[in-house]
Amino acid sequence: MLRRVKGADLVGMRYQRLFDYIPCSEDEAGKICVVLPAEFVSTEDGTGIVHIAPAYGADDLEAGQAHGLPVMHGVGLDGMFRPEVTPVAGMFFKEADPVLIRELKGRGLMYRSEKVLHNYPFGWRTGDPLIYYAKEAWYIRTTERRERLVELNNTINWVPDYIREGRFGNWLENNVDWALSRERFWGTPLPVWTDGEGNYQCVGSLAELEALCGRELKELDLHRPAVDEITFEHPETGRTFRRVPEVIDCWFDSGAMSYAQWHWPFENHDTFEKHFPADYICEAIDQTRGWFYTLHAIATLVSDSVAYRNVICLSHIVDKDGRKMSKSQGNIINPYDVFDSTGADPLRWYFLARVPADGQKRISVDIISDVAAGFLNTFWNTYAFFVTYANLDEVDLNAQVPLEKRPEIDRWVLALLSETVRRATEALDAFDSKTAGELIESFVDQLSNWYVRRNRRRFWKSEMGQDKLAAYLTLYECLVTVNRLMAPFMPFITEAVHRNLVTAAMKDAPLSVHMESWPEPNPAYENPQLLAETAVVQKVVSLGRSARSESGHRVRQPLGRMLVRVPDNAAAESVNGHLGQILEELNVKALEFIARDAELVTYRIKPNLPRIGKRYGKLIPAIREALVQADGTSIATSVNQGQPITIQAGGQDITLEPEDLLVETASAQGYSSAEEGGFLVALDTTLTPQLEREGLARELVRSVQEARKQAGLNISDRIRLYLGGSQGVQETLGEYREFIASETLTSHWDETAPLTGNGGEAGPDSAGPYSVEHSLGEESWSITLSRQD
RNA sequence: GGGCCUGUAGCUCAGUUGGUUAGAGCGCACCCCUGAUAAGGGUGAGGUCGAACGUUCAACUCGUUCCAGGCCCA
Repeated sequence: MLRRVKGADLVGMRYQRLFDYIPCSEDEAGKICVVLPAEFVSTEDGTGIVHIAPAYGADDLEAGQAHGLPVMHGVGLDGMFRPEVTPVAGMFFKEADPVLIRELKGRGLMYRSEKVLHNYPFGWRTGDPLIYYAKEAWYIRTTERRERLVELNNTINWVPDYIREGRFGNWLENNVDWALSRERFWGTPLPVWTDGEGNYQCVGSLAELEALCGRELKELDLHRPAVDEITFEHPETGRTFRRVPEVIDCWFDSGAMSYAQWHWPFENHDTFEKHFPADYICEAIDQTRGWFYTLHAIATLVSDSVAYRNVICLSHIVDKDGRKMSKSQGNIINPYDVFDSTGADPLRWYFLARVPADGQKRISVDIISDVAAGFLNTFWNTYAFFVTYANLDEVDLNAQVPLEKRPEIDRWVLALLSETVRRATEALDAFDSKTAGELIESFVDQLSNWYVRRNRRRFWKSEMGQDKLAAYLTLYECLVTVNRLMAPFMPFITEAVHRNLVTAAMKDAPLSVHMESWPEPNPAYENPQLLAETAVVQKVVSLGRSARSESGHRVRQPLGRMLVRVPDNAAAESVNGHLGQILEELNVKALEFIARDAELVTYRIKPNLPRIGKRYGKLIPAIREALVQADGTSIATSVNQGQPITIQAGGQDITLEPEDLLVETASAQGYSSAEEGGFLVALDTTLTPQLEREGLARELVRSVQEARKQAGLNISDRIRLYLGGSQGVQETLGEYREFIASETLTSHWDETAPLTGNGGEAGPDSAGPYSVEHSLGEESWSITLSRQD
């Protein structure tokens, strides 16, 4: 080592040419073998000095062009060294390294040789190492319209929107001229003819070419090789023009789709005007440099217009571990396996409604099956419920029941339906199918688990009154409408439902759900207040279930009373207005509100941070602490009365308005209770003899129903029943005989047990009575029943 | 190497301008219901929000760096 220098000090220095097999002019010789600065060379590996070859790499070429370096070729287009490079003549370029290293060592020019791991391009099909080779090519000078490309892009609605400014916007701002030509056999021939002397003629149409060559070409296949046979002589110079050998980048064909699909500008002008620009295009993220770009570039250049107004940009499907799927990895999911096992509809629903469009989609058969087992199954069962009973009742679905004549729960579900239609349509208008899907799933859940579950008895009733008809019409409208909402997501199942529910039942109905118009919200149905009230009811019921679960009392056992605390007066009114529903859901006799200052409630006071956070800044921790220490009950009382409070924090008095505070209740002691979001529900679990008898009555009904099922009876069969047992059972029977009889379709009571009971032997075809014994706690009873024809 | 995106419960995903105890479905455990029954429902457990540092009274949220995965370039 002679001395250390900075790289910058080397810039401009000349060095001796290592190999001089390729001749160069005197002018060129004066420019080569000089140290140049460049940004693309890193000091991470090696010396920080690299030898560049402008003929073999874009960075090298760019640096070379910036400093006037010549493009000199030592390697031929076949990838082999040229004959003049004698030590490696005819050798594949990638195999020449050892020979060249040996050569340099032999001449004493090699300081050190070592291996460095780095990325290198390989052909994706054959795996052969590639070489970047500077060549002449045809370009479209897109850079001349770069600003217009950016401007027009800013008018496109991108979903997700960050692609417009980000990935796609960056790509346009860094636009380089479009390398148009390809040296292949297949492809659209580049329509340029040349005389080989630097004169070129671009031919714009078949007619133009016919005129030039004086031949009829309509029957000719205008691809290679036939098109290359077409030559013409220049009218003035008399030179023969032949087509250049290149074809056009096939991506140009893709981008020309807007025009080529209508054979514009040669015909179909009206059709083209009608369809251009496109409303919508959907492709994956990799197409920002592909189809999204080629369409945009050509439309900008040809029409000074966007090619599409809206674009949804998806991400790719990956495997369950988030890895790219590839055949060699074996982590591929065959879509046909999903079609065969789970179905195409759940697959579609998963992609449209369960994962965000711009997120990578992890997919496995189990994940798709979840759609079928969950949401779709709920929908199908609700549909099946309707079909089962509607067929039994032969309902006239063309009948009418005015909205105001329908019970509140019907108006509730129709309000929810209308809101769902409105919000799902808004989401889809914004190209957000996931939100639309979530709204639909939520509606189907409410329809099944609240509307149908709470209304089952209306469908069982034997007489077809207005109430029963209203139930049918309401459920029918919900199913038919939500089915239409679901149709674009799940075209097959919705079609089956539609044909059965609509095409078969309604005259003049469209044959297919896909021929229906899109549902519209019905302003007459909208009822935000009823929706809010029902949400409160569901909240209280949910907390009540939690409390009952904690209490250990089964739902069949009625309880005397429940205690409810609500956060505000509106919630109290909602509860009061729907007492029957709440009591029935929870099987409780009475509901009482807990007074706000009742002893069984303790309060926790917290600052309402979004309101006071910015106002008090660093005092917040002190305020928080002061509120913990303060008397919660008195603060709660002040808040309830709308009075401000004053506390000491950080050495000063701080006055807080009721809205600045959050009052939370702690659990009530001595009750089975649950609380959340200002609601508290407690159950009084004291059982009176009356409540116990009623619970037992329900237990008896249940055991008879079970016996009916075991005996193989149909749900509509009338029975002859003997029921007898212990003291409590007899007392209960005295009080609840009519109730039990009507619930179990008993048309004849046997006062004594028949002698012909045959235990569990009875089946659907058995004529004999069916007997069974039951016990619960201290009580026991026996049942014998038979079909009463 | 550069640009863009993603990372929240076992799994798939929500989580508004930073704000109070981070939610849902599935799965799991336990239970209920039995006239939607080869169904239906409830309750519960489960998370140091990829990691570290920083800004702030306060960070899943903002900033920087790093890690992992994806796409496009080089």
